[in-house]
Amino acid sequence: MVKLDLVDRVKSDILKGVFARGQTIRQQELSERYGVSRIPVRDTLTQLKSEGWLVKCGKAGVKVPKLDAQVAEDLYWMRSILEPKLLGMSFEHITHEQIGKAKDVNLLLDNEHLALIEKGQLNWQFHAALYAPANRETLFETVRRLNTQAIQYLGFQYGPMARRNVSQQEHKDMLVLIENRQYRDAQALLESHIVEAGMSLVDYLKSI
Amino acid sequence: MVKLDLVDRVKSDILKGVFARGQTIRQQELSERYGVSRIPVRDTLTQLKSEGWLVKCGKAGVKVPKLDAQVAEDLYWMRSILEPKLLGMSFEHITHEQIGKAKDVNLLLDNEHLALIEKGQLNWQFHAALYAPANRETLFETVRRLNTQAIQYLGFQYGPMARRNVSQQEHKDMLVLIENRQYRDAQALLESHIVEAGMSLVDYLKSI
DNA sequence: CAAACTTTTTTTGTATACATTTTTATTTTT
DNA sequence: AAAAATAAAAATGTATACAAAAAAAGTTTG
Repeated sequence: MVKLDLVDRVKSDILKGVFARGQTIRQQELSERYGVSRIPVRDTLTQLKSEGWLVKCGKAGVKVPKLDAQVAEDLYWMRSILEPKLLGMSFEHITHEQIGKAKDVNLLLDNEHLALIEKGQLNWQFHAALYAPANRETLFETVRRLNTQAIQYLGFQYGPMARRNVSQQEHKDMLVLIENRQYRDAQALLESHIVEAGMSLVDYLKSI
Repeated sequence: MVKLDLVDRVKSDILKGVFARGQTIRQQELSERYGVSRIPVRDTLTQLKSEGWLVKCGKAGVKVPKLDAQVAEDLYWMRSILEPKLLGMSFEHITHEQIGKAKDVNLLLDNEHLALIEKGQLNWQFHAALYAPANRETLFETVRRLNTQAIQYLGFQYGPMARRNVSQQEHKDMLVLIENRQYRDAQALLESHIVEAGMSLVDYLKSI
């Protein structure tokens, strides 16, 4: 078990519902809960705000944002444009070892006992393994940010929406296409992988 | 004169060359220069790192990143995709007053005596005024981040590249198209506005 | 009773001091 | 002399204490 930093612990607790969505969070509250002073708490809050896991709430204080169909729509639309492009840039450099790395990560996702936050992080690691060979710092960083923010919505996809098995299989199919150098097809699959996940998520959010 | 916060003061000093690109920056150095303790300095550094104005440098310390053609290429490519989309979402809501606001901001850009950081901020305010009516928090925030990061490269555009007048005129043309409800044309102009600024910037960076 | 003002309480922001980590310089060993 | 190990210095990370600002509660006034 790796030692989670404060940022990940707060994210994990948000996903667990320890902090209700819409609730405002006080520095002292986190300070006491995690047994640290307010200084590292403040650093953590700054980071979580910049990643969309918390939002400013008036002049003082932050709150946990409500999950929102429009936010999800924007996140998945941007992902559907940026990630196929990044994957395209990756093709010319990606090695068998790097593909193997993605395969390994995807296998870890079969584990039934993962916490939501771990599923989210593994899911991103899978995509990151495919994008890293492109060596495009800035595009990669933007994509990382979008994926990280989207983890907030994973509760639905692994819960009421049950997209998990579909997603896992699409990952495997994509790896086969990449190994066979069917690049166009891999890009198309990635795009539909994202578009469809986004559409069903948005539909679900609008329905509740 | 508005009171600049620490983040803006550091950005301004980076643009002025007070901190050379590639140089590592120490917390205490900033603490002494700006006359505050290391606590607010740390907050500032966290924010500047998340905005691409500073990058981590080993396990301890941050440095001012070198300006880089590939970073510029990524920033402008993403902008050229995301901003026309966002403008398109804005059309159905934008009012004459909001267009007037953009016009006012663009006029301020005529001032010859602006510091680089101010030009950068005004330039973003112009674009932001056009995008805000769309009311797409998440897409807007990503675009804001890209624009804010791109300000680092403005020194070239107002200096050796002298794209300023072109840019100003394109802004004015775009406002006319929007007022006349020639939405497709406005979108197309915005895209080429960004693509061409990006291309000349990238070419310049590759040439030096 | 509602609106505006004042006081109190809470919360955030910052300085100082200390602990921990990282880096650099020095010494030791082969 | 080069590499490894050790010691010193510097830098970052964090706790405590206090100052400033914001929110909440209470009071006054129309």
